[in-house]
Amino acid sequence: MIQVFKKYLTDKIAITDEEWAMFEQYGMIKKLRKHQYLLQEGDVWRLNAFVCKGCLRKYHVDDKGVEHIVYFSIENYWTGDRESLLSGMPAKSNIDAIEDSVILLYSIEHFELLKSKIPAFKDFTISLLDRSFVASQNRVHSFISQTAEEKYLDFIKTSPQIANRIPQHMIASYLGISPETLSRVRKLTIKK
Amino acid sequence: MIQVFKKYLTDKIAITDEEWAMFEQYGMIKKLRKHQYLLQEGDVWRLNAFVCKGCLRKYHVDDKGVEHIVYFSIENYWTGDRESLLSGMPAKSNIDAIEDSVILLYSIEHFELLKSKIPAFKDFTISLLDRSFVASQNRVHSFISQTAEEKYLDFIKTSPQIANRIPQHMIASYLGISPETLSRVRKLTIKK
DNA sequence: GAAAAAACTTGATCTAGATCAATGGAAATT
DNA sequence: AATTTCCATTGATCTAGATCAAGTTTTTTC
Repeated sequence: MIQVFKKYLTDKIAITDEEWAMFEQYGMIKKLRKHQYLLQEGDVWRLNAFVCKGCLRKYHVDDKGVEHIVYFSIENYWTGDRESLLSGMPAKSNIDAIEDSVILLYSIEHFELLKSKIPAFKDFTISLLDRSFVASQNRVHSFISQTAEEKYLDFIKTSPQIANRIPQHMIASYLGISPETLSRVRKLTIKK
Repeated sequence: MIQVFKKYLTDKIAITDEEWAMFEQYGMIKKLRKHQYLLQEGDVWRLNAFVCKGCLRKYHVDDKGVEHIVYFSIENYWTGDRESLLSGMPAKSNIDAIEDSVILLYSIEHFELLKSKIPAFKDFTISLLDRSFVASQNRVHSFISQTAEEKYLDFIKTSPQIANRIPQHMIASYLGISPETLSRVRKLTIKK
């Protein structure tokens, strides 16, 4: 299963056999059953997690007990709680598996070691962060300026591989609209 | 005016005199009058901009001609259009001065040079990006889960130094609510 | 493969916040 | 100092989307 990560990595940067050996040595494979938690609110997150197989969601629970999904991750995506990682404080979010999944984990210490020993990998993580930041800003912009319908159409257009495998009410939660509204939006847009 | 940047930098990382000389050599000071653009939609952004003095806003204009503010920057903040910088494509956003301002500019080439010659500075920019990403994610979360009132109270609590110097209708735009709603929200919350 | 649990749809009603419109006050601009 | 432009407030009305409530279909589980 770590082969998924090897392919991902070698598609992006040139890696020697010795360097790959380090990734193999430090990586920990974790299997998650559907509904199982990778991270629970209140725990401190100290890892970097690469999804080899499956699908996970990251969500917050508000005062009224409502879940708000902030991120989905499928094969070749990273997940985790950066805020907890950086601050060392307990996470305010939960991450659980939507499907049976296989995750590759690196402790923060091993991950730092890999970055320091392999400059190309360090640069890669920076460019990943750069693109994540731009994506997050675009998402903010979509919330400021788009209607429910626009947000939905945008989502299925830009993330069809995610949209096609998760339950509809989770898409609604991710878009910040009610499941009923999403159902009605879809009925209208299919006809168009 | 570049002294503002020197203080900012030396508060954060240790810098030799020779290193500081490079920052002085490559930095370009630009003065902006109120309402003057730093970046206009359609231009390619190829800089990093540090605000020495004043206040700027970054905003998008939608199909209906409505402005949506996505970011404010005051003294000791950075600004720019990362999406255009990374992609090389024309910017979809505008940045202009809300007050007469003084900006310190580094071309992308000089900025890369500084990062490669001064590892501590490179690490600093990574940590800055890390924190910007977390802030952006928290803003997404606030749009998914908060009411107009909650967003406003949060904003004046976490960014009082910004909230106190910009016109109210710009706060409304930043929060994704109408100026009238913000006026009403304030009337209610002051009484409480 | 039957029963139970989730997930989706549809209708009726409600509401937070938008939009429209008018007024008064504060800042720029001359 | 006068005039114009911009800003904030307030009231009246409207609407996108939420909430509540069934009913139906799909998926899990035993």
